[in-house]
Amino acid sequence: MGRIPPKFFKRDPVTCARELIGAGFHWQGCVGRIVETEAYASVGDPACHTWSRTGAREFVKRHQAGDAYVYLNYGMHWLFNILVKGDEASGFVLIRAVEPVAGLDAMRERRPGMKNHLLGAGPGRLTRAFGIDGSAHGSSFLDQPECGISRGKSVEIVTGERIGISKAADFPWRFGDPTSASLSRRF
DNA sequence: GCCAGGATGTTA
DNA sequence: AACATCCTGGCG
Repeated sequence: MGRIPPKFFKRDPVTCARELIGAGFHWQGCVGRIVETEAYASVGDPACHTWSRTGAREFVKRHQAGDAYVYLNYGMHWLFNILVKGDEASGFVLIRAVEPVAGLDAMRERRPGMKNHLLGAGPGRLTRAFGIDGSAHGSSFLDQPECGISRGKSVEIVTGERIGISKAADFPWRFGDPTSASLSRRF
């Protein structure tokens, strides 16, 4: 299974988000199978940070496709995004859920008592299980030896409305593997 | 099982 | 003041 290069993210956010379902997410010894993502677009998407945050627009300008965009949400959850920067469009893919594949011991150590299938079942949960925080912000993680994304088997992919937002809540830019037990919510 | 409420920090 | 969330406790 090949590694996904930064070039993968030189397209549009919706395509990238959809194609990441089933891929492997690798982070310092932990591996998860991506089962849920969302797309956010730099232009025309009121739910994207670039809509209202100057810092997010700066980030898109200064960073490369495939770099990590990590931020703290609701004062307590780190959310992990990947910068998408194509010629025609740019934005982010939010990794919303993964199924734990390897490094389960390390994950359980960070989440004592949590059921295995829930360790990555949500954008805040997965960063906690994988030990991801703000120090990953801006990193070119695809190029790091211990981190990155690998191609997976193709699976059935369903589409839905993005979760937890108030603006542009009707954009069907949530993607997932409906058979997974590790979704943040049912489709 | 469902729902209400609270924790908590950064942005603008 | 809003926010790309999660957990707990109350109630059935």
